[in-house]
Amino acid sequence: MGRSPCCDQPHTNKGAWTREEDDRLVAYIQAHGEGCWRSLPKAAGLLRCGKSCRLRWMNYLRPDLKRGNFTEEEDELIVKLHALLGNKWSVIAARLPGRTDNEIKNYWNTHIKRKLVGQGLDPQTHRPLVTRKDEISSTDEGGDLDLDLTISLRLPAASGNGGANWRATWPEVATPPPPPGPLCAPTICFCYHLGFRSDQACSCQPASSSGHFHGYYTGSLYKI
DNA sequence: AATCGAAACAACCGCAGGATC
DNA sequence: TGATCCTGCGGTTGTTTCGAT
Repeated sequence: MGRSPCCDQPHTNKGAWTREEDDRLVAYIQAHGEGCWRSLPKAAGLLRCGKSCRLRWMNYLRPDLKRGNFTEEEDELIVKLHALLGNKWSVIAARLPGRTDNEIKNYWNTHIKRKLVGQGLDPQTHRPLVTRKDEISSTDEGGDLDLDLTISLRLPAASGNGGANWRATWPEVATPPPPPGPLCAPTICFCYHLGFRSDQACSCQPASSSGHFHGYYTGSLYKI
């Protein structure tokens, strides 16, 4: 594409931000708002690339950031969301007010990962860690347990079902293809599993007389 | 007090994808 | 329609802090 790397400009500062740079960035954004990161450094009188300014603002200077240790509830929520979404840190961060994707990613790598390993769980798959020996004996016995967590997204119904704002809430979610067929397995409400009350995050309902449930997560409909 | 290793955190880099021309 | 611009994301690295020795 021939894009010019924004951070290779001469006379561009790198590394830790100074107090003065922070002040300049905050003052500029308070006066003009976020947006157009490319031109912001020059306009704000900063010798930084736009990318660096954005990162600094998003991860450190934003006034709505919650500093300090993660609570036990946040900890559990991150684990559950990671089990569902994988390394989608920005999506996970969107569910934790005041936390940034970078912060959660760091926290995951330094704390939670180790914690899960300590509990005998694979931090990527959230399945129990198995030794080579276990794996072989399990296969030999034909005990092929597949615990793959597969999530498919479906558009909520045109009205009701709590899905009216799903696009606004989950803009990063692409419009899923139409479902291949009727639900084929009993499903559970994932929101409930995450600890949300129904009025907080979902309005799950039985999808059909078959008793299957669609899980709404803040408006998005999951077949679980 | 000095040194070293581990942990924690901030920042950078490369890439993908949407927007625009 | 393709080229380019710009933003945002996830992985990774560099630096700082902290505790043990």
